[in-house]
Amino acid sequence: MAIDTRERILDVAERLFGERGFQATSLRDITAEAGVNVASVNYHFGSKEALLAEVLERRLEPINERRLELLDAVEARAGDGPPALEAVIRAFLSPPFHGQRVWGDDGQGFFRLVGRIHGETNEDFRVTFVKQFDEVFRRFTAALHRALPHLDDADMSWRMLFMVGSMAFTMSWGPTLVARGPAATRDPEDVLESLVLYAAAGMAAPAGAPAAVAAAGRR
Amino acid sequence: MAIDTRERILDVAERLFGERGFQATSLRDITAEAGVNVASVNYHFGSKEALLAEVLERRLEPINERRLELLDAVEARAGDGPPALEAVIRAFLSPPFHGQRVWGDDGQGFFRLVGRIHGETNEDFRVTFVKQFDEVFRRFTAALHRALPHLDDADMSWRMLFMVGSMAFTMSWGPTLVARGPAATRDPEDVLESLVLYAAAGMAAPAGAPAAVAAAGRR
DNA sequence: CCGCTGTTCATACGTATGATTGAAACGAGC
DNA sequence: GCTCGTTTCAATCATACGTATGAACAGCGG
Repeated sequence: MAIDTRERILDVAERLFGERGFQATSLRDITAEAGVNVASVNYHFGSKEALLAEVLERRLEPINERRLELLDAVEARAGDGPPALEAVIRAFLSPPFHGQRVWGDDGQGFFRLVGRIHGETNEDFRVTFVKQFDEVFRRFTAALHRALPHLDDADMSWRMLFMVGSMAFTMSWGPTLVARGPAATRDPEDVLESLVLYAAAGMAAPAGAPAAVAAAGRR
Repeated sequence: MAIDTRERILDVAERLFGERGFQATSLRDITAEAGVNVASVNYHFGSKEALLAEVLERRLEPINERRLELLDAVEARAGDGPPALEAVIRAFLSPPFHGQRVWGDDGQGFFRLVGRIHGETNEDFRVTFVKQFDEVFRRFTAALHRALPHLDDADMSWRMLFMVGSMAFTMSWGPTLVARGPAATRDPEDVLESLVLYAAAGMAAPAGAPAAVAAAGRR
């Protein structure tokens, strides 16, 4: 019956992990919904954790690849000068948003999962998970340093954490926010642009002791 | 033996929930470490979920109370004019950071838990959880609207989500970041200030289609 | 010293979990 | 149409979980 059991499992797992979380989703939930046998998960993936790793990698790899491509382009365009801040940030933030059709509804399994993943799983898993981002973080840190020479290492680390936090949280709670009222409904592209704007402004904020920050942007 | 079983359970639960997550922590883990009987959780709290609710409420209530106090002060100072953006944001972000001694080490149980909570637990719980913030969100949304009249409702909703995301993510991953290298080590107060600066700049970013954002802030 | 009340205890219950097994079904290549 | 490696299946395993139960215990007013 199954066209491809492996793929079916991955698809359902992605959605259920995203909807209910990793721990709260049993292999039986997944296999039942996928119409396959319980044993097939362990046959194809080895363990539940390995399944999660595969679910993540399947999406994350092309995303991180795309991030680096976009960053390459931005840096090439910049030549020897500092790259454009907003462009660098967009290169980082936009890939996960693509392929994302509409907020609310379904189809956002992976989207929510990424938001969740930071909170679940044990420390060991987090370590392996972070490894996937090593190169991406290195490259983007360097690029941001060139774009924002007034930030020291500590500032940069924290601000990148802030940025990733906004992104992850948006992925996780965006659907909930959208569902709560039509006031916030937006096209994913708009949300992305909003996030890019926000992050760029935050990144570019003056460093060190908070003096008066410009009260409000105009326009 | 127990000085106060209830309190001991709450303390241990807070730490373990924060370290391992809610689902991954069994009542037996908690009661064993607290040196009490398994049954005492159900006796004192009724269920595991109710225990989590109590753990959260114990810290959240004073935090949200403090947020409103601080906001009152900021608004009083502003009189009829718009409140100072940075002050409003600090009123929102600072309370959870207080009582937080140092990054890394332990003692950050609740801190990490708050970061995690958004990913775990089922939808029902999330609803009850969000309820605790109703008034806080209403008040702060209104204040931010006055401080940033150029933002419409949708922009404001998303940007607040971004801000909360940075905060939650910082709580959850801050300790990990600090542990990874001394480069980012910082006093919690410094991290808070950094976050306030970042959020204020992001909030104040121009609305709508992203034109060129100021390339870099000066020091 | 009783009996009451609030608490703690050891222990058990029923269920659900991730994993494993060994046999059956499948399918491409000869 | 037989063969053999791959995949699927029902059934089973040991374990861990949240919760429930009823007995023991401690403190205390009477």
